[in-house]
Amino acid sequence: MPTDKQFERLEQRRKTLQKEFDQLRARQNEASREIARLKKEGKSADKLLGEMQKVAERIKTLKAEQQEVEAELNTSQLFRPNTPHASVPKGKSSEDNRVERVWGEKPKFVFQAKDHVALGEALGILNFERAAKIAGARFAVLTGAGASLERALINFMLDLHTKEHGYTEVLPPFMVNADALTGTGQLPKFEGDLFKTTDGRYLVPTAEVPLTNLYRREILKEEDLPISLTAYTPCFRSEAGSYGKDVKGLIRQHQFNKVELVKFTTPEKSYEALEKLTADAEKVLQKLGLHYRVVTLCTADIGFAAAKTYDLEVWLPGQNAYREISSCSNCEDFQARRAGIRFRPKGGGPSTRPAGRGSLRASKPQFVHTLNGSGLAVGRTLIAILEQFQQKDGSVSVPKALQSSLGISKITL
RNA sequence: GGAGAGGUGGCCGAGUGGUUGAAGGCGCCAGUCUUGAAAACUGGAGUACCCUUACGGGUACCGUGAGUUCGAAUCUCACCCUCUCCGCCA
Repeated sequence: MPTDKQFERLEQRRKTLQKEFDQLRARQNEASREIARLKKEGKSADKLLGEMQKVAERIKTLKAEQQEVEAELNTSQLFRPNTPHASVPKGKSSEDNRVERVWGEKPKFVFQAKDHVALGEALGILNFERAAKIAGARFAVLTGAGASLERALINFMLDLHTKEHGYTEVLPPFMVNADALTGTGQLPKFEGDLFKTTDGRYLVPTAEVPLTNLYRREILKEEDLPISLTAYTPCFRSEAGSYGKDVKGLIRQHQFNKVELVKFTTPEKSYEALEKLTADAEKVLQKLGLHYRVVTLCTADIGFAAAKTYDLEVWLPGQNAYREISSCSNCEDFQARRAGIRFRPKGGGPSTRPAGRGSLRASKPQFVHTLNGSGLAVGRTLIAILEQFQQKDGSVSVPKALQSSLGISKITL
């Protein structure tokens, strides 16, 4: 990967090449007109033609060089991670993440708390062996109340975000092309984390990819911002390199359900929007009555595309630990640059050229800021419900918010 | 899977290898007129990069990429996408 200095040098080289290229093309365009004129007048253009042949050759080599430099510049850009925001704590590991707040309390059990695997298997709503039989490791089968609960959670989250938080529901394709994944930052660096189809497409690792890329190569109107979208999709991850990590249970699967939140804002409003988006995700946990905490990821733990990330960590009694259930990030213009998502500032924005007589010039397009967050990871929400709401007899009480849609108040044998 | 048609500016739509960034229409913006509005008229209006303090100038872009040519929206090839018909299918 090139250093800043190498990058500078490449950029300088690109400019030099373009300067010569542009000059020669100007000369060529001029000569072309001249040749056309001479021919029309019935005069010979042989001399010019001869000269231009050489110019054409030079232009060809220049173009090739230019493309080479641009390709180099381009890839070096694509592998460069986002720069963390000033408020992001510096750190060496997830130990250095900063706890922002805690909601609710750890449930106290007068009995030995079980984990969701024991609970779910005993209740007959979770099965990993049969999943392995039909798909392999890191898959699960939900049955009966387990399947209904998963479905109820999806609906609950979507309803909350659309009806109370103002998001527009989207149902995107579950497969995307390489351009989309490059736009959000999964490609080219993290190809190994993805499932690729035989025709060169990829299964979505998160709805962030199709949602954010909805406006790829578009110039939006400032009046239309902010845009808030939510979508349910399954998410597919190869989990390469996570061998031996979270091998048991629903925590880490090749396929899981998630309701995602995505926002497009102006640069001025994006940090405000991050707080709001995070609060929207938290609201799901609050309504369900699940104890959790919010942490700010430190520089060591933050993702490739994010400038700042809040993780929501739900309490899992079965693991005696807080585990990530949502990750809410402001990517600033990182993804917008890659995906070419811009907006045209209304009125007083900086203009390309001065206003002509009697008419206002449109202001120059700027990159939007993009945000995304889980609202929430459905499978992990199900884990939290099983573990936090387990009863001594092995049954699980259903959160009030889900009782009417699920039609039961308790999951029993 | 088979057969065919097509991809041009915000939209519709013309386009002969040579002032075509691209006719015309619609829409849009500003102005004139009007008490106001409409109509009419006049003017403006794409994106990116490079040079310039600025004024301004240059280059590229007609689905994408390559080729032919002094010169390509226009010719050739490959790919992508859209549409129609047939077959198959939830």
